[in-house]
Amino acid sequence: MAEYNHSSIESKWQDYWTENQTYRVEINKDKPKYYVLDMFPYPSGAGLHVGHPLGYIATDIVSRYKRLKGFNVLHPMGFDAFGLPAEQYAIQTGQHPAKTTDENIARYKEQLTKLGFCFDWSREFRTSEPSYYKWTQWIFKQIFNSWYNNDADKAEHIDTLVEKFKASGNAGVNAACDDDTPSFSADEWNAMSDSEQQKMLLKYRLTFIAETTVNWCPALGTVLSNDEVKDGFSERGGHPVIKKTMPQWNMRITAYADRLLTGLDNLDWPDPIKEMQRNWIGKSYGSEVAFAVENSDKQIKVFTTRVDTIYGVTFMVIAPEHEYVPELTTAEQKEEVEKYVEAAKNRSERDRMSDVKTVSGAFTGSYVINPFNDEKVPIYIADYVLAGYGTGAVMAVPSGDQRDFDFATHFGLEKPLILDAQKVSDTEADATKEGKYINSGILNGLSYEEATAKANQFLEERGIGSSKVNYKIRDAVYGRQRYWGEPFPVYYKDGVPHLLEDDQLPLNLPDVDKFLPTEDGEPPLGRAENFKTADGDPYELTTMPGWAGSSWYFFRYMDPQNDKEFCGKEALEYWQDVDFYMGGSEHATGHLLYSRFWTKFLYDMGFIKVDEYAKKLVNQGMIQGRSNFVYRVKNENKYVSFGLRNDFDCYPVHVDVNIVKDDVLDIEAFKKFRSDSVDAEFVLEEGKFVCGWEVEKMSKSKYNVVNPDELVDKYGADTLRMYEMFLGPIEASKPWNTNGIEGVFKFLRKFWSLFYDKNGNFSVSDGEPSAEELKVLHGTIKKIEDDVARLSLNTSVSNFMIATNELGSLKCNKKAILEPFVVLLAPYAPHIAEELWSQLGHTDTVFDAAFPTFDEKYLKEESKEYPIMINGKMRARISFSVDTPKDEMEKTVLENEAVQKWLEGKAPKKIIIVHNKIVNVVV
RNA sequence: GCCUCGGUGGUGGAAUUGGUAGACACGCAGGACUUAAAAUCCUGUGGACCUUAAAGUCCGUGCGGGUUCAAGUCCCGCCCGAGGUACCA
Repeated sequence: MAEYNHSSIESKWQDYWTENQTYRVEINKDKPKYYVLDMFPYPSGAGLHVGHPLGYIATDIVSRYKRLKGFNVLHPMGFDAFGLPAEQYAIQTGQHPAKTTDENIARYKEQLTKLGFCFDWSREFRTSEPSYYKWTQWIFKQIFNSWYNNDADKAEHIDTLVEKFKASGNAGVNAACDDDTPSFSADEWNAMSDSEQQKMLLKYRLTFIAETTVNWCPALGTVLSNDEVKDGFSERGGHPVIKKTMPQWNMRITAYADRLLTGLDNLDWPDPIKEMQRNWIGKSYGSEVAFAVENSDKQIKVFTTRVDTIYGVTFMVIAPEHEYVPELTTAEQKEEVEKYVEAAKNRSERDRMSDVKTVSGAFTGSYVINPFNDEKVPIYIADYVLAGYGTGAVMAVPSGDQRDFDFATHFGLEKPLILDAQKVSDTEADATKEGKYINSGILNGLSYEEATAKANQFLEERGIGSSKVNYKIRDAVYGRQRYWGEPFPVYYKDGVPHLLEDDQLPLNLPDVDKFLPTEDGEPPLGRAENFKTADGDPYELTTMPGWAGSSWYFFRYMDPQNDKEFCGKEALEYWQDVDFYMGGSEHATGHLLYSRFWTKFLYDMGFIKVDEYAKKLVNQGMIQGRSNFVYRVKNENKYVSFGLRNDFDCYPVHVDVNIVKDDVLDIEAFKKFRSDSVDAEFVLEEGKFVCGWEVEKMSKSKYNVVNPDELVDKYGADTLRMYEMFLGPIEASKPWNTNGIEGVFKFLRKFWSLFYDKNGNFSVSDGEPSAEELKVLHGTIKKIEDDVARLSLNTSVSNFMIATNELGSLKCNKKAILEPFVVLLAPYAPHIAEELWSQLGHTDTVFDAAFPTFDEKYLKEESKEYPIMINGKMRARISFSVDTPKDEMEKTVLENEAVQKWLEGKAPKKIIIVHNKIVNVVV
């Protein structure tokens, strides 16, 4: 086998790995563990395109490298199999989503195998299998049976809360709970009926049913979480979304807001991701102030970050959904207010967003009293105030806030200044904190810090407010009106939710005749026959959201077949957490936040040992498509090359990128691609037909999809793997371009030919390597180690190329050099490495070898050439032996002819010698 | 608007703590081998000058300033692009 034949080598070793279970991993306490995880894919119908494997290639290299370095590496793969696309497809075709999902998974696995990844497939699972979702349901049960104790700052079993209620009611309980929770004594608690107690506990449980304003997507017939909505449209399918109030299962993620925020500080995650999570959690410091309603015993609480501006308040705005709206509305204003509330309700999110410029609102007719100066303040409703944030009410300070300013202008309200440094124009408010307060009663003459402190003190003394911390993050809506998800382990008795017993799990997803809602608007599970407990109590009909199964899957890989626990103690003890997690940044405020939440919960309840599950996270960039265009002359069967397109009246047409090479069109292939162009005329430039190009999303309709299978057939998986790494930094998004792949292919052939003589015979000598050869080897080991540590896998490909060229010109065929090189290359190009390893006479796999160790002594230089800079410009080069003392170096530099020429007789001010690098003479 | 990241040859990209900018690869040009092609190998390739040649000079990392012996890298002010987020009080 003289020629590098990638297809036979690759299929041979892929079969070998499968047969010998080379990548199967077990707990081994003699070795340190290393857990490398990819975000598991949702298997879509389109299969993998060339962008998908990018992250898998990087983790594969890291896994193989760590294994060679002596780690026991866990590198699993599975499938996030519940979700909307399969269900939408099922609705259209009537095919069961389980079937489509199975087919898609089979195709994914085939493609992944062809790329030679070292996944331990024995640990594979799908979130849609009952043996997996049994434990998703079990975790749900634990969350249901818990409350958040703010004093202990952790979740606790609900029984501990019941004990407190029995003993002393909820007065001394500092818990995360619903805002409308009433206070009750022990006697009142004990007097409640069972169902009343259960309803009260729902206000405390970490998962609970509550009347919730949700994102409702009519086209999909389901609610969506905030992170599933983009710009007022559903992320899946792009359908419009409106706000709707309905009873919903929720997860009390808000209880964990502060820990999710502070936990970020100790994570080795990309800064943009941490920043996105911080913004999403949105902690802000401010004050809560209660304003008494005039002629009423009601109070309206507002949250403000600028309590110092309270004397500038000229009106109050509450959300149209605010619970006091009906009673605050006076008879004269009733019609206007009701009209406004109705209009606000029916506005889609999209309308609301595109319409932020228009000021709208309605006066309720009522007033509150500003507690600082006892002035009457009119109450308005307006949809720029959100019911879900803060208290759903704001105190408006028009001189200091642009929205309040615009509102005041529209309704002709006063805009008093509150700071002497404030510069308010006819159209612009000024939110400055500079200067001293004016028109501000007790705050006059103070600075911002002083005024804020004094205002808070004033509030606390009178018991009408205090400083307060607020979060933007909302509780996560957990129910979906869909079929293809985990059923809740919940049934209802007298309208109160109850849990199934552990031995009744899993509650299997029942069959239905159609995957659509029932005629009376129930979710699809309402169609299932006899979907009830043995006692005839109905089960919950909604299913869990897409993120349920993905919020804990990283623990399941540690012990995937366990049917007694979600993960065994020994496995948790050994594998602990993920050492290296790779995936897309689009999950920043979805999966990556929810899974941290569940991890913290499981930690609180003592099920796991870690309260963060992934120490290090890396985001691979997106591979975009690079579309090619030909230019067709209007009303003629004539195409014009790119450079001449402006000489004609023509328009661009997408052309399949697979028939274009280096932007030059294969005209014969094009005639086949567009059958109407067989007789077309082609206007060439310099004998070639050049195509235009643009970066777009990779999609079939744009003819820019590059399928990895074809590239694997042509160049082999090893070439494709290395080329994808060579393309650029792993974190960078970039358009796919197949142009440079030949360079990598050429490199692998050159590497291969180092092992063969002119006649094509395998020829590796036992000779002693020369100093030069050793230097190449050890220099490369050093660079590769460094590249992997920095995850700079693109430069490591370059470093392999350089080393191979150097060994080629040294005509090196020494086993002592080439054998370690095979091991070095193995993580990147595993198939060729295995083949050469076996040809070198080994009977084991190359991944049982040890990574070569780098020895400094081979890199030691006798002398080193220093660039001599004069005032920062390179003027000469002088070689010094490495142990030359500095004063001697200075002397030699000054005596140097070239240096003297540049000094022009002037004496240097000083000479800077940077060790092993550079000499700069300052004149 | 706000937050984050980025802007380097014809192209993808190197340059790890401020220390010879453009590694490596693609493309292009020229050459060797060949009847020819493929494959392979060699040479050149940021720009402008200068020279018969050897060599040498100046400019150059989005723009304008600054710090420094020395800036792609640090600081200030802009411009452009990508991603996130948005009546969040």
